[in-house]
Amino acid sequence: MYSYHYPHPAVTVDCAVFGLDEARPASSGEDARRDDDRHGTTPGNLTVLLIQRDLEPYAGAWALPGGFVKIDEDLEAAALRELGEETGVRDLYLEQLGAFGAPDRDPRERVITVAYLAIVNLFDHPVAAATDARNAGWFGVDDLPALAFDHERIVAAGLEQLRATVRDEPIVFEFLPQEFTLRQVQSLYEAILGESLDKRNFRKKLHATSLIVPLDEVEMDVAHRAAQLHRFDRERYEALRAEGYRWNA
Amino acid sequence: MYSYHYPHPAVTVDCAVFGLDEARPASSGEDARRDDDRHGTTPGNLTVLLIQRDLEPYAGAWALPGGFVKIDEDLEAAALRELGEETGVRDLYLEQLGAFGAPDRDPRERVITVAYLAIVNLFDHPVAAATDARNAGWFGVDDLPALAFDHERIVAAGLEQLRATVRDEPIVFEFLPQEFTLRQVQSLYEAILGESLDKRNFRKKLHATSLIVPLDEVEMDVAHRAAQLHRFDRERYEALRAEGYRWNA
DNA sequence: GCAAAAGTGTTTATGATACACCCATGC
DNA sequence: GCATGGGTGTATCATAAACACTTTTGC
Repeated sequence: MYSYHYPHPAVTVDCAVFGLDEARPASSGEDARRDDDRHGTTPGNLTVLLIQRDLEPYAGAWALPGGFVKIDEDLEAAALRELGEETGVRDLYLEQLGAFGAPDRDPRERVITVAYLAIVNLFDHPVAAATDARNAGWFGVDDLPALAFDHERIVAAGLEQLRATVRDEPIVFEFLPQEFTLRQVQSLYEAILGESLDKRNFRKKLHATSLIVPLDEVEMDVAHRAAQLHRFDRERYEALRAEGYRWNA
Repeated sequence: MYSYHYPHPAVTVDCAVFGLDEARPASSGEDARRDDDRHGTTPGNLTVLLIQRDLEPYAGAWALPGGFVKIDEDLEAAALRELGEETGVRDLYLEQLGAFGAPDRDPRERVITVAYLAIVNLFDHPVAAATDARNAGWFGVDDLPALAFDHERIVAAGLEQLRATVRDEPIVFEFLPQEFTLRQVQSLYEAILGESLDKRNFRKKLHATSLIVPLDEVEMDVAHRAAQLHRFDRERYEALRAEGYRWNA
């Protein structure tokens, strides 16, 4: 038992992990109705990683991965640890979202949680396997089940921060595999911002940054002209940002 | 005594309260050297509200106002309460900055703090009076003493968020009295952004928002032509933001 | 009358938007 | 040969930036 002169809240971390559910390049058919006036975009869907709780409270409900912070553990380390334990996801982009601490957000005791925004690419981390007994899975952000605690609010805050961050930092590339097509980048922006973008203008802006380098390869196994592959020039980006760089896409 | 099966950290709130130390309009002389090539700006100085600690650890050191969160108290309520108790400042703009929780940031025990960014105008809250025995005072952001704990990092994060927020929200008016001159608004932007702005372009943009209404009054007791007073049209702002408004000044 | 800050428009440059056709590939 | 998405440029519009003189007031 651990005793204190004053009551102490418990502190947890929770991770809103976003990924991109890429429409598989090969399967062109499936439910391809309203294709008439689409501006030529195959949208990927933005998804969130959830786990199914097997303990009370909210046993059986879906929730963000997370858990209690150890007493000598850094907050970010705790977030990474819990995420790894519960979903097997490691090596990802992480950014603090903020603290959520409404007095009644957990029925057991006062629990203050520090939420993190995380981004993975589903290519390096294909459909996360839960190393834990619980179920884990990806859900489209527009199609979430009811969530435990105040996790819906945390997801909403995560989405908002994602949208805000995407406007001045090229974090989108955290979603993508090392080699990607410009089409994928555009679909990703469209999925995050929730609006469709002009293909030519988008590519113009992308190229203007000089952060995207074309490779001598093209995508494969597509039923149409293959797209050029590109990679993100991380070194150049680091160099530019060191001297105060603004992205603004 | 309060006992738990697992160790619990303590949770505090800290407030980075920013104010504007207006160069008093009347006193034109005092140390007016390098006035030659100034673009015609009398800069106000951005300041932070600090209290002097009278208890260990860091007794005698300056620190951000803050303290422990009560077990059933909302985080924001705790921030407001501590701020009122320690500095007498109430009724202000408050926004969460984030959680700071390095394991060794407090020598006593594990303490995770939730930091808030706050803005006051020094006209309605003139040089905060500490209702507590401790000392409280305003310090220029470029001229801070050594701070207790990791409060320097919190101030830095606050400044950064202030700069970021000012770009899309007209929160600057939280710094100003109800009636102000355009000159004051510009000085404030200059103080926050740390760069000098073009007078004509700045006023053009201000007027374009239609959020500033001129009054039939001018400032008084100045040794030169008196400036028109204006007020911020809060109703119009609320109406505009309700339908998705972007400020971007 | 002079010092000190208030007030006021136009021109130029830059970035954002709108827009339509040909090309390569797989079937 | 046709369906599917890949790839490309220009003209227009809107916003940002640069820039200097006259006006009012107190002393």
